[in-house]
Amino acid sequence: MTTNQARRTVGRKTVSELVVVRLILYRRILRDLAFSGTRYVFSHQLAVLADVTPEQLRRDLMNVRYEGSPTRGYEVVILEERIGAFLDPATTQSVALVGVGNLGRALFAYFLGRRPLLQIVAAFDIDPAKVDRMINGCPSYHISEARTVMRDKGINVAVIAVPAAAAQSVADTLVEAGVRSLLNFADVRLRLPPDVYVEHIDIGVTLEKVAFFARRQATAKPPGSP
Amino acid sequence: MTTNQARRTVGRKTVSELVVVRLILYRRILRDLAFSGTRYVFSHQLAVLADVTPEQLRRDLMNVRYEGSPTRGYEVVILEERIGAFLDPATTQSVALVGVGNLGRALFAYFLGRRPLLQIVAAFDIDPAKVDRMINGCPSYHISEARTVMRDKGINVAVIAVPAAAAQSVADTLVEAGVRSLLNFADVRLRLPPDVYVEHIDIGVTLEKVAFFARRQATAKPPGSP
DNA sequence: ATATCGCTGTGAAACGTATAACAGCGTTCT
DNA sequence: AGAACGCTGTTATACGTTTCACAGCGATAT
Repeated sequence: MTTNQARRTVGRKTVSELVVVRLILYRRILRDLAFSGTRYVFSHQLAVLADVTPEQLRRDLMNVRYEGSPTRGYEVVILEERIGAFLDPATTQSVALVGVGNLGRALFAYFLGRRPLLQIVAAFDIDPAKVDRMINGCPSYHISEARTVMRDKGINVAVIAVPAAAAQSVADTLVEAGVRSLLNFADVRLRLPPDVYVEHIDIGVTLEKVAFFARRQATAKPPGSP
Repeated sequence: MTTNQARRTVGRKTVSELVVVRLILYRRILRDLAFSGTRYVFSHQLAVLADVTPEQLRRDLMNVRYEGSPTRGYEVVILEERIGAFLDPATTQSVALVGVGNLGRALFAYFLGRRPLLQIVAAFDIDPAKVDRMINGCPSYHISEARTVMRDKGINVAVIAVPAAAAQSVADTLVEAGVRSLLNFADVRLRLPPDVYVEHIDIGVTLEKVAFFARRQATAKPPGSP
């Protein structure tokens, strides 16, 4: 969970999964800052917005080829652009969404004009009532058509939002259809070939965790935080 | 993200957040196993289902007061019960859900008879059309009534499923109304007093991460995995 | 009855990550 | 002009987590 993580090789160095996640987060914050007209930002300001320490932020930025000024800090739009150069694919990536329930529909919200390089281009389900229609401007198909559609549209990323009982079988189908990377919301740990990247968002477990920590002593924090 | 984590003191020892999460996961798997009639399970079997190494599983179980048999392994129902004794609160915990959009409605699905000790007892929104109704057997209120309802129902855990722009203000309101622990789905890092526990599920970032790792070399795995 | 087997529990080592500490350097102030 | 300041990039240290390795042991087989 902490070790055995996927890594990306850039130059000679390898970058941990946690760094990638934080870079994505920084980039989004920078985008918001740019939108609100901010020109420059210091590491400690950005760190507050991202809820990390300034040292960690600076360390993360070492992976991006851009140096800030000691007096002005980082130039917002340039840093954003630099992180993008590190993170973004050469071309737009197409995503498939499997399972058009409440959760599935909620996920469309995360794509409305947000990430132009990431597009949901196909939805799948088994319910005849939800198949062969348009959902948020995206065509829906029966899961049996997965293989054909994936190939035609060059999809290599998929999101699974189906009941737990169906998730493994759906995942197998997707991988067989050429998907290289999965985001799974079903509360089952998927068993897949090691060259397929899988990320689990286990809402049930997370909620139990939050409930568990509702009764606890204060988080150990460095001295000086009021 | 890895350090500065909340911990629980049991006896004299302190247990990390990651261990808690895995224990929750093990418990759910054990429940499924018990349901399917399995009596005994070995660490390596459970480890496969939870996608961890057997060593880590055994180490995690050291926190629970139960020892397995070298020949039979762990007795499923007893281990489940033992983990429950470690994790579960003395009394049922009440949860509030703020934001009754698609995501909010999807979250109700995670509570249907699943976790009897965790109940959504109130929903909140600002949309007049969604307020003062019953949603999945749960009453909905306007957010302005938060304080009163929280007190009356003894709620100390809340889930935030509102747009990013509203999240911080909603969180402040909730904390002021007595919430000790939050699960936040809005893609903003919340800034709250240190004694409030906050867990972020940032779907946008996670999806970008998955897309990022769609194009990468195989995960570094120990030798011998085919 | 004894030896063998395979699993558990756990101390010790390895690994990865975050924190602390500091050198370097524009800029500003005196 | 010179000194002082505050921020950055980076090296070194501390910390936490996972993996390795093995002693102990009940059950089974010989």
